[in-house]
Amino acid sequence: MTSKNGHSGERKGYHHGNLRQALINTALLLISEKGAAGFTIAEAARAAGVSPAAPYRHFKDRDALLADVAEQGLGVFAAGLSDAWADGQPDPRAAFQRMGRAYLAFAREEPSYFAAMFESGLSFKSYPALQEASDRAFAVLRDGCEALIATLPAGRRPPVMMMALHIWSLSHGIAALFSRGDDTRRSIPMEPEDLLEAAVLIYMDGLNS
Amino acid sequence: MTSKNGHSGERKGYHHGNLRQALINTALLLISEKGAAGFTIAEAARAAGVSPAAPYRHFKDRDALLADVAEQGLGVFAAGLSDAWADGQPDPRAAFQRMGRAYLAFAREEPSYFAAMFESGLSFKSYPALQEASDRAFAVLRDGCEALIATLPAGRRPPVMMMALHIWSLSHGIAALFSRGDDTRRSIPMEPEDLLEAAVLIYMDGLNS
DNA sequence: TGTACATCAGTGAACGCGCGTTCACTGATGTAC
DNA sequence: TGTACATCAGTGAACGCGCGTTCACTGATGTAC
Repeated sequence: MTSKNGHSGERKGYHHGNLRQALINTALLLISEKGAAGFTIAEAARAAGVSPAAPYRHFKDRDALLADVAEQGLGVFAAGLSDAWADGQPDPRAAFQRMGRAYLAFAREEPSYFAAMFESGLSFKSYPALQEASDRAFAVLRDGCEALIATLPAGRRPPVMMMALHIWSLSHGIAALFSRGDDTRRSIPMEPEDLLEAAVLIYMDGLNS
Repeated sequence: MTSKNGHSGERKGYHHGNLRQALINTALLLISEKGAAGFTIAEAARAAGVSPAAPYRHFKDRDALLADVAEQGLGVFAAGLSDAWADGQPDPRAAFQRMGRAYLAFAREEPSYFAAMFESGLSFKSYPALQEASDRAFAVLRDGCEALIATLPAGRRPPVMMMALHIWSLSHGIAALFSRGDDTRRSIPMEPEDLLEAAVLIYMDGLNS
């Protein structure tokens, strides 16, 4: 688990200093150990070295904490995609491929975030901030598609939204089925990255034909 | 929830008659009401009108029950795909499209099965029967791809495994993100079925170019 | 610079609750003869 | 056809446990003057 701050476990005194983030980090650990289902506020509090009542200063309930984990995960995810895209340098196709790899890398390296974001059963209606964070991540992918489409001959440009949803679905399917970094990954006789790259190449050829 | 047998709730006397299946049906209901996380053996027993100890005659623990739900779901899923494929009649392309729609329909109409199968965190290592059931479902899709590939000109035939994994990933991504029949579905400005069909057409064009 | 005060972010004890699981048991069913 | 017996599939009471949540509280921190 990557540590986002320097004091996950330490206590300085009566006040924790950064309990909110420490609880989120602890939740990630617990999720990676026993799945999103087997995570409780009480255990998170214990692991953070704090009384069972303390988390309620920061989160309304278990789902609210989980939603914050998911929201933060979506932020990390969007940043990862954005870094990989790197403004489309040196050229949109190379950058686009990097972004695809970043999607799969996220599922592999941050399975707890991934589960909280996509498989925890939190609804967008109850947590609108999740919807917004999800939209921001999608926008990165969408912008990449837009730049890539601009390189196509004028008569062969698909609607941006359609292409973005296609690429998202494809990446997400591969990530969720074959690239996730936990025990529920299905094994296949090739690298997920190669599988995705081949699919995108074929898809782009299809647009061009 | 579709009722697979005629006596989900009824009791005939001291012996239930079909408690095993009744518990599975109850689990599906509970999952659809509160997500895969919020399902307990005790509540399933209560809903089935049976003492809390009774389920232990049929299932080792909660995960074993959930694994049976997932396994049965994979069977229903495979049958749905197989029915839609219908031996490739009247022609492979039409049949293949039906199969894609069947994938999305399953996610929409059986969200509890879907969650148990793909998002419950059960590992294939612990439940090898799940792996086998999953393989059987995949084989249906794979056979469809094989028949479709046979209609392509000799020089343009992709490896079956690769194409099957591409189609699976694409279908699964769309199903999981946009077609699932619960609150965690993301809304998009088009029908998931149309999105999938367009993607497959573009992909097939890409193979042919 | 010091002091009073408000606010923040914890404590720790307590509670009710439902879950998982075990136990000796018992009613119902099937079968050998 | 009847009877004895084995087995199956339930009961229901009990237990220990950990969770969620509340409560009055208190130590630490920030700020107005």
